[in-house]
Amino acid sequence: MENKKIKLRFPDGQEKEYPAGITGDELVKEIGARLAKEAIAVKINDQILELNRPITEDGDIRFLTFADREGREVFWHSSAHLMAQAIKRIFPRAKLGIGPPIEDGFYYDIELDRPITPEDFHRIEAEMARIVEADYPIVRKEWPREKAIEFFKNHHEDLKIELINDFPDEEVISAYSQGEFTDLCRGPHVPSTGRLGKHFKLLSVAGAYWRGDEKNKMLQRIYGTNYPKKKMLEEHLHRIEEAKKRDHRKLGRRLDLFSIQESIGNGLILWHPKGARIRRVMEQFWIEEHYQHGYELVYTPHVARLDLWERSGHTGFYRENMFPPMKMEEVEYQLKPMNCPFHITIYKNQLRSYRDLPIRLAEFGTVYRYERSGVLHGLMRVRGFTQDDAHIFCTPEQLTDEIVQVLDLVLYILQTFGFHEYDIFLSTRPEKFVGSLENWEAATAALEKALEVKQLAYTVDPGEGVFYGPKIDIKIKDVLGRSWQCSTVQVDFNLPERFDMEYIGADGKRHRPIMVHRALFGSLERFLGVLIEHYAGAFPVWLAPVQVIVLPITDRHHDYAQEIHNRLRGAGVRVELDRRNEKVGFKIREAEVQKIPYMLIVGDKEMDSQTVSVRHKGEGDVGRLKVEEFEARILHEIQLKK
RNA sequence: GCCCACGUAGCUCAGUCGGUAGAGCACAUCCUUGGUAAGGAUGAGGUCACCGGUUCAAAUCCGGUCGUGGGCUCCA
Repeated sequence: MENKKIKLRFPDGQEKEYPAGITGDELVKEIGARLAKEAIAVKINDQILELNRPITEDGDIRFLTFADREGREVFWHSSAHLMAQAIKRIFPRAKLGIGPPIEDGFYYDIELDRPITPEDFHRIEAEMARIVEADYPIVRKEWPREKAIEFFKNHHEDLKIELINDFPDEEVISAYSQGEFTDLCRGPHVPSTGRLGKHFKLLSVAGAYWRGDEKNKMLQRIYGTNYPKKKMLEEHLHRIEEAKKRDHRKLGRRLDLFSIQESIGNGLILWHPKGARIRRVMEQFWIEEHYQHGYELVYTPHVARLDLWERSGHTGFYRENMFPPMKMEEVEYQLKPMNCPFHITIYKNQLRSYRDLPIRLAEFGTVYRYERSGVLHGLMRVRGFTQDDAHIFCTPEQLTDEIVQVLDLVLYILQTFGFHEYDIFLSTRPEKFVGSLENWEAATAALEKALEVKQLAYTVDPGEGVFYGPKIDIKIKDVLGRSWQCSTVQVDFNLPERFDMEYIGADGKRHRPIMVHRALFGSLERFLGVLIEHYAGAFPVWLAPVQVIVLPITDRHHDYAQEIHNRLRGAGVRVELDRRNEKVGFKIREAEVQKIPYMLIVGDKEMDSQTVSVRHKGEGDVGRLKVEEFEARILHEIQLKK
């Protein structure tokens, strides 16, 4: 073994020979001090190893740092252990669940007879700092199952034993020790606790079901994060602050866009005039585009007889999401959770020919769904919301092309609203499904084909489709890089079947159409919520609820200000006039706080020259313009949807 | 629904050990007519979320209900 050599290939293509059993640490030190300092783990072929583990095989080698996603995962995973060790020191009774890395940090689930509160965080953090200071080596152990079980039994780690018992027989059981602390873990980890540095912070504590199952007991999940550099931690905390500042619930109140009130009911939205303005602009734009793209708009009621929902299958598979039915004159009615049965019924109202297809029916359909109280969240998750819903009924041959057209429309609309980055998912057949395998395959192929035609990169989400068909979900990314599920395109061959939908084909025979459900905004409530956070409430001119505010300097300028106001309003601009008895500085401040894009200041000079002094939000004074010049300028911006 | 925390004026928040409430902003009235992010004075505004309990006495302690927040599960 000692004389054996291994051949390693580095990312730059260089190959070198080393004695077998050399550790990552030894190797990286040869490469350079800087990389040695930053290295977190080493990746050989597809396996990630600790830096102190001997390397025994040939292959591609790469050192992982915090810049690599996998490197961060190791770093945060070790940080979770660090926190667990500190918690065990302070609360020896605590039992450990699992503690994985997540998107930007880590958590650990623990069972403890006393709630952990944010006040405990400082104590835990201080203990973590001591453990880092001690720089314990992190040592991997591989144990036979019995030994592992015995060890965790002795340490009263019942949850760990439960995990071990569920491991497949052939699984190698490994544990990692640092100082007095040992945790069941697959690894890998950083070589010692000192490598984790001191730029960590515990962020929050929340309940979480053991193994994610609500039938199990609830554990306490403590979230934290850790960065190799102080500046990175600060940036992360700053991002959290920034997100708080953009919170649509706060901005919604401050800008008087909407409210949710106890007296109305939770999860139900009141759109105030300014929020309604934005929503109306969205709707008008959407309606125009849909007529342009061959859709027909319809209106359908908010309730329907329960029978309809029985036929559609909703009372079976969707009941737990529906409001309870109500009875009137011996007939039961149901508040609608979806719009599809109505659109189908319109389709079925006459015999359709293949020549009529595709038929595209669209509607702002307001639906009501029962959501458990704990999941409600501002505009993002509500009980009554309006979908920009449409159903396309087409022949199998038309399917791909219809989906391509939907994708075109989705991307165009999202881009218009300022979203240029997306994550696209193709969700395939779930375990519980209806319909034939051929149908599923054909539908999935049509979705794939459409994505190929559009050259869109996507991720397959296996088994995440709806029970009636596969779907494409488009998640938009906002300015802070957070992603939001809005648009969805779903193929459905279940409902056409259930409703016995037909069209007469060229062969004179009856055929079954395919149905596509699609929503671009998804829900107007959620989309507007995302929009508020994306723009931090400072909407572009075309969307701003108030586009212009006229600010007269004294009373004697009121008539002139009124004239400008009337003129702009006549031209279709959303304009307000601030006639209050306040200094102009005060009025400007208020307009800035309200995030109004344009302020027109009018005093003697403007009155004499028939001009306005234009101040743009954020930019400050941009000089004087003739009234007609300003009007042309803002109308142009609105037209360009800027 | 579950775990934890929270609920005081329209908004943001003080309120110590249990002794029936306070600020700033907003609002109203008056003064001020001021040129690019807060002029001044005065005033009004509260069943301390709701229901019950303990107590001579509850915003404060206890229980329940409703709501909100952070999560879990689920989702547009």
